[in-house]
Amino acid sequence: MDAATTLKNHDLRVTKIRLAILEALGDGHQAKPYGELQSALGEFDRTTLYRTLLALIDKGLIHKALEENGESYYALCGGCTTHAHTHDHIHFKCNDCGTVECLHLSSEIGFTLPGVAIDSLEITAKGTCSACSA
Amino acid sequence: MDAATTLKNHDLRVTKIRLAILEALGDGHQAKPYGELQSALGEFDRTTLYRTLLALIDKGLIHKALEENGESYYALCGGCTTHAHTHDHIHFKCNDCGTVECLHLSSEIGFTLPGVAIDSLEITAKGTCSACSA
DNA sequence: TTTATTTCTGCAACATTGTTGCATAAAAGA
DNA sequence: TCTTTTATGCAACAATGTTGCAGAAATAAA
Repeated sequence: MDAATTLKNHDLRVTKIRLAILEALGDGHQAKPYGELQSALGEFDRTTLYRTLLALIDKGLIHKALEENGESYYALCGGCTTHAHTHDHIHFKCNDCGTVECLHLSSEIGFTLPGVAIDSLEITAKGTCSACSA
Repeated sequence: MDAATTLKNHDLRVTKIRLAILEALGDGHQAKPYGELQSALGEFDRTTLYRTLLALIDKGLIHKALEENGESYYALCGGCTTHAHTHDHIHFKCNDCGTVECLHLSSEIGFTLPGVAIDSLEITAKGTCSACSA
């Protein structure tokens, strides 16, 4: 499915910056920091970029993968809808090359905490990716 | 052990703002956002606050618990040293009252990811705390 | 207690991320 | 093509976080 159709399916108009963001986020399992997106999308206004990212998050097309050093990382969603983000993956950041990937877990992570009700879980692992350890 | 002694043990001079930060972070299992610290420590310069937080992190007295909406949360460390932060707890944020707590896990969380070497793990759970669900 | 040294603090200036209001431009439907 | 709705760009703003530098405070030594 092409990007334009994806946008329409998620109740979003097809515009230049939206197509450009989807293209910049690439094949989907890698999260890009805001700064990198801004560089890649230099022709667009910064404000528009922010608002577009919010719109794409709102409609379930992308998600904020992590926040680090005051910078947010964004990545494409898998099967999220307009109404609910459901992520069964964790985020892995390589300390060497800095890439952030969305990785699926083979087994579920489940644990309980005394007295609290857990709604959502965010897990960020850091280490060395396969490319950098080779 | 009082705060002044704690500072000395961690190779830090005893100053007003350092004592004030340690006091503001209270009993240690709760993380405070930067904004709250700034309000509580209004008599001190913002720059000094930032630099002091960095110094306390560097010497293993406090840690950055999480980063959310461009704001960092800080909490006292348990048994960290000048040279290594070792945290075996997760961070829990209550969606109702907004408090962030450092909670210890009864059982270890362990999993592997294909091809990558994991060095550290950050887990943030969100939900409803015991006080808010009562 | 006084002095000397080292470190910390406060101020000014700055960079970056992120937000809001408003007029104009572009997209979608008729 | 025309109309309506939504998106974009601009200006202005707020907040977090950083850096350089001079003066102040904390520690160590005399």
